[in-house]
Amino acid sequence: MGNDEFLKLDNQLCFVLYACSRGLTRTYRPLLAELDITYPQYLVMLVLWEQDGVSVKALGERLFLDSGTLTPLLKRMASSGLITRQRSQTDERRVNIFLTAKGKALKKRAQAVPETLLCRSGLTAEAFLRLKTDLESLLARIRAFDPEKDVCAATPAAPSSRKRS
Amino acid sequence: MGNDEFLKLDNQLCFVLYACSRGLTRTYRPLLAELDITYPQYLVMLVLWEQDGVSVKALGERLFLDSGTLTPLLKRMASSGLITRQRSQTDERRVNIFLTAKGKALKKRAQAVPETLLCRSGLTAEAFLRLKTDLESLLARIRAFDPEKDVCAATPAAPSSRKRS
DNA sequence: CATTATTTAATTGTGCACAATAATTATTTG
DNA sequence: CAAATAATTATTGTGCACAATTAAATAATG
Repeated sequence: MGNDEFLKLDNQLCFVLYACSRGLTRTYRPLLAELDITYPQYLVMLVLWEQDGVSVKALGERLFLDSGTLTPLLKRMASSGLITRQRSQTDERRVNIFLTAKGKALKKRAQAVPETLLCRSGLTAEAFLRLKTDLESLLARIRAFDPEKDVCAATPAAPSSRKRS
Repeated sequence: MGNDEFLKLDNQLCFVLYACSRGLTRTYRPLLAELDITYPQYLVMLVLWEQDGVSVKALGERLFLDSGTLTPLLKRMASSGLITRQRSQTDERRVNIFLTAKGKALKKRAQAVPETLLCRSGLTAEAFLRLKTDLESLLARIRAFDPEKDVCAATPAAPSSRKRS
């Protein structure tokens, strides 16, 4: 087989995933613009609507984001009046995030967003669930990947040089 | 009303997609770092390895990216010696992108990347294909979405007690 | 108790994404 | 042809992502 097949754009799962993710975010954008939030900010609100007062750490673990992303994002959300950032009294390393009245009130206006998105995706309930389940299993696998136990190494013992190009 | 279910993070398809996309990019990162490229730069290389000399416009249509993203990205790739950017002689609006010798040579070193990724994803060939097909169909739908012909109630104009379907 | 190690956020720097606008060239039309 | 229109790339500004580092507070240890 022409090994080149593996290097063709249309054969890349990751590219479809990347394109889909950006495409869906673009579909959200006009809806979220009416709420004056971005998609990552919407994700933060989803977490807070479930559980108010979480720490930056917990938020990061839930959304797979680190403080380099969250700290400035949360500052923007604080300055737009949706949340407050409060240094914990019992552990001064922690910063807990609380919804303001405005942030709580936004939940009502967001109610229609998920259903509108589902409709625009054109997915049936079955297709939605199958895709979500398949992606969850993929996500679990790649997150569990351990370089120490790598069976897939093309080059032996890649010493994880964290240098950025 | 259990409408809250729709606003739970774990029920969001888009979030899994977003997390998967970032997770896969992270899986690519150490491999691509050895080639001194990022994931979006890798995508550009995939296109160029298939068809050298494409315009910025064509590249954007293929990758769903605009000049605001591509222009600086291509400049970085030019300055790292992988490509050249040449203003077209026949149409001076166009800028065509050509691989350098270094850029062409990189293809050989990239051969192992797709298979390593497939291995690390832990997907069988069947699961890979099914997921890719499902995502392609979703991508086609959301890209075809036309606000003019929107059937999905975005604005809560009428309470619309949805009795059927 | 003092020292060391760990945890948690914030900071810094690079590289995308993308909307909005501008600038240049090509095409169409009166 | 001249003027209007369209196509193509570049620029500007905002907002993520994320690696690497720093700083502060807490926990663990001798």
